Amino acid sequence: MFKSYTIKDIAKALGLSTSTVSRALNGSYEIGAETKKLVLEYAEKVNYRPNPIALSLKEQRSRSIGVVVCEVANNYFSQAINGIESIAYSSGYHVIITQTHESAAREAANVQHLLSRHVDGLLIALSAETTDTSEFKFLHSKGVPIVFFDRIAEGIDTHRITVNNFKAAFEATEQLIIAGFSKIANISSTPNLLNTRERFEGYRAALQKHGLTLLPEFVKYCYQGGMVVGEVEHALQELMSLPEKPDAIIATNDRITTTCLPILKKMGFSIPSDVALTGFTNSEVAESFAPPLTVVRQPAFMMGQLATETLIKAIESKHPLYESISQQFDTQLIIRDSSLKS
Amino acid sequence: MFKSYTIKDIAKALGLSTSTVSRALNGSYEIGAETKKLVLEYAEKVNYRPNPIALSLKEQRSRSIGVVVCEVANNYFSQAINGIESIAYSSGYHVIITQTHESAAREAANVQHLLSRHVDGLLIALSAETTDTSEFKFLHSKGVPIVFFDRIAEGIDTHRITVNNFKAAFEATEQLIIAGFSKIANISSTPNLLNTRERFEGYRAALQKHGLTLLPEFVKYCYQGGMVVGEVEHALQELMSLPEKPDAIIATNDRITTTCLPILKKMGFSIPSDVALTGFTNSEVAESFAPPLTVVRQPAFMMGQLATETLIKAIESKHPLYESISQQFDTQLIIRDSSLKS
DNA sequence: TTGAAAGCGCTAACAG
DNA sequence: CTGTTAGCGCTTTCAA
Repeated sequence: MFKSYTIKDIAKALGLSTSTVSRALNGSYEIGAETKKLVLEYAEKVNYRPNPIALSLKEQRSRSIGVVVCEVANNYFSQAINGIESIAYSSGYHVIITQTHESAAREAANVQHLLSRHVDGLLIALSAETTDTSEFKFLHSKGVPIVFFDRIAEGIDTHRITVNNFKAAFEATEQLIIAGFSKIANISSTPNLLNTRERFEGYRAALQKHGLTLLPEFVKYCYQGGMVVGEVEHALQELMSLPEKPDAIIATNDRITTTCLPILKKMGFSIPSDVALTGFTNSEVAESFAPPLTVVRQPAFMMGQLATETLIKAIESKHPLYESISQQFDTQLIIRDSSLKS
Repeated sequence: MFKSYTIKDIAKALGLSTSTVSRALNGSYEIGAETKKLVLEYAEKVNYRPNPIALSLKEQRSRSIGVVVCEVANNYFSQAINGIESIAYSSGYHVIITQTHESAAREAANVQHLLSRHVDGLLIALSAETTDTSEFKFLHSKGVPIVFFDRIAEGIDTHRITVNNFKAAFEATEQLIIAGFSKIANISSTPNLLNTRERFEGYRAALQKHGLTLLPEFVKYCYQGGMVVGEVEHALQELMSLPEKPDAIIATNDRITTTCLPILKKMGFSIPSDVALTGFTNSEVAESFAPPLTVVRQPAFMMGQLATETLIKAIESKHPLYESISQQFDTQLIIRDSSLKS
């Protein structure tokens, strides 16, 4: 298919050597102005594009970055990828996206795949199933540039882009309390993930500040991060068949939040009169829900951008960046009817 | 960073030539069982991975496919990408995703970028702004494998994966009519896109079948595909300030549909009593809307899968596939409150 | 200022 | 059965 011009073609056409053409194209100083102009004009004419594969082989870099997320079809991640793509593109990098579907095995395979593709760096949000991060530790120690975002690998001193999860959950929980709810349940992704635990701590702290006791039966985990609807359904069933039902629920991840609402309604509860609901989600349409949903929104696009900037900086610095960059964004709590006493 | 083992390393370590190692690794028949075992074991031990960049250079193919869509953060496309990724991954291809943000210039740049990256084929859903498809025609004539999905380039005999847009819009419109609405407006993406026009024709045909006249002032286009909220807002404002307002609206693309609902509510209209709403969207949460939204849903995941299978088949067939494959899926009309007389 | 040659990792035609 | 060699496209010493 579609053979493009090579340096050799140009050299032949112009009766020069490939090295001369190469130098002309790269604006080397050791080149005659005459020759240079000749080459550039011809290259322009035939629409010459250097072969990035050959360049990669030569330079031992691929100008591509690998992205590992659970799913693209997720409000948070699709927005983050949008940010990643915007920066990568304008910096001349390609983005190779892989999905784990929350499987640790798939994650490991993806990382291997990307590495074997010689990506120059990795942008990772851990899968829900991941507990063993030794491979990442190993790669990091070998100097592979890695930036974690949203879902961080603990115990590794890498760059990390996150939000203030504690504060986010604290504020959301406190808002429920202030609105008059006192029996607040927490439904989360797996506690494997640091962000789940941090959000849980925020929840706990808000209860404590307001003198509410944390009931263990009010804390539910979805070990597959809400990818499987049945998991969320099960958690909600348990919660809502308690002798002492919660009067409010806080859901701490995107997928879980958007599935909680229809399930609760299907179970016959009305929101917020039977049970209030607040959730972490980047859904653009939470306002259109019945009832309009109170959400914790993360600056996904900016997080994707910053993660990528950080990664590219790490890739392009000749000397590995020994100090890791950690950047924490604030979230936005958007209060709507679902978390207000009706 | 992270130097991996090469064939040369293995050859040196084992005192063989690189070609012998290569043959052993590739299971060539002309190789001693002894040597082969030796090489394979050693390769296994040091976790040898062939360098795909070198392979690409050699084979003149990159084992990657380029995807061009308007935005990842779009229900339909993120689901389609999910399907694309699933097939590509299991066939050993990488997926490089680019976004046009509905700009024709950006689209052209992306295609160039992907081509210069020597992707083996292209999966494309046109941008809303695209009118000139001569570049695609050119590429196609040069034998570049291309599959269009959802948003097709007309006048090029390429593979295309679509839905039956006419039927989808016809059914959705007819449902509104049967439900008792008679002043039905149509709000679409740009008529540049074939699918917009086909959906419009379905709308028109349904009106005609039921003896309703099509009012030109009831047909609105969003030339940026609904990416800009103001555009949708403007269309709705014009529609709803007509002396004779529509009593129902059909929105024929994902982005437009999900923005119509909050805008209409903000304008003070209640749905469906003031105006009914039906829309094309793959949103997972349309059921949770207030009111639950009637939608036309496309089999996005399957479309992504089939588009990718088709593309890979085209890439891997030695002789170009002269007959183009066109596959048309049916959509699903999910009727909810938003399109029923209250 | 330009050219020849080597090398990035790999495969394959050609010898032996 | 195995080794030598050339070449994919490009950059970069080293010579001239």
